Amino acid sequence: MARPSRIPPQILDTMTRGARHAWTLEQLTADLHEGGVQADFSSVYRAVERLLGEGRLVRVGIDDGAPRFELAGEHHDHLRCVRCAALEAIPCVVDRAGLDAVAVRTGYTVTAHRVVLDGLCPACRQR
Amino acid sequence: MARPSRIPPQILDTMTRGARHAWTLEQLTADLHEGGVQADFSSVYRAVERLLGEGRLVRVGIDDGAPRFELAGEHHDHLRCVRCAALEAIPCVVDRAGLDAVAVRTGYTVTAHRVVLDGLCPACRQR
DNA sequence: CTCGATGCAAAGGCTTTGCAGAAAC
DNA sequence: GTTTCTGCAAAGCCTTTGCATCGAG
Repeated sequence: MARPSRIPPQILDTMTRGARHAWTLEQLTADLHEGGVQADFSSVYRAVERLLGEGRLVRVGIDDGAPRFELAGEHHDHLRCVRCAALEAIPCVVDRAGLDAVAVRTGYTVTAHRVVLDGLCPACRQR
Repeated sequence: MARPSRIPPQILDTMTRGARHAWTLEQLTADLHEGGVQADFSSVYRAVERLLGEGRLVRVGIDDGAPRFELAGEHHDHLRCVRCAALEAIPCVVDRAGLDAVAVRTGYTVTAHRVVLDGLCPACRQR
C-alpha cells in the first residue's frame, strides 16, 4: 500500500453519523463537504465502488432518479414520501410465508428483496 | 384530432400479446419492429408517456438499468433472476399487518408499494 | 388547409473512465 | 523510487427535447 485511502473512511464516518438513511453520490459528496472533507465527485464514486466491493456498503434502488447507498447492516425496507422525497428506514414488511409460496410456485431460489413503500409523510399530508 | 395515433394502440396490443411482464423502451421498440410495426424510439418514448398519463400503463422500477413499463391492471410484485435477468410477475408478498403497523408508527399514509425479489431462476440454478 | 403524430437529430444529465499530479511508504 | 489515491476533465450512455415533415380530417 503506497498511499492510505482518505475518502472511504470519511464516507463510512459520514454515514454513521448522518441522519440520512440512503445517500445518492451527490448527497454524499455534499455531506462530506459540509463536514469539512474535500472530495471530488469521482473520488467519492470510486470510494463507494470500493466499499461496495468490500461489503461495507450496499446499493439500494429507490428508483427515484439516482442510485443510493447505505451502510451494510441489518436488512430493512424503505418508506418514501412522494411529495417531499423524505426517506425512512422501516422494518421488513415482506410476508415470509408468501415468499416461500412464491419460491415453491416459481422454482426460483429467492435470495433477497427490495421494498419501497410510497406514501405521504405527516408534514406533507397536512398541506 | 388531425391525425390519429398509430403507435399507442400498437404498444397496448404488443404488451397484451407479449410474454414479457415489463418492458424497457428499448425492448418495446424492438418488439414493435418484430411485429412489423415501424416506430422510432422517440415516438415510442412519447407514446408511452401519453399512455402513462392516461393511466393505461404504469411505470415499474426494477432498478436494473432502465425504467420499465407494463399494462395497468391488478397490482403484482416482481421476481427477478439475478443471473439471466428474467422477470416474473408474482402475487403481492407484502404483509398487510406490517404495512398498517408502519403507517401507525411513522405517521405516513402509505399509498403504494413496490417489491422486487431477487433470486435464481430454475434454469440458472442448475448451471 | 389545419393540427396532431412521427422521425430524425441534437441536446441534456448523470455515470464512468483516462490520465497526470500528489502523497505515503 | 514505487505504488496507489485523488482531482480534473473528457467520454459514454441513455433520456428527453426541438424541429421539420407527414398525413388524416
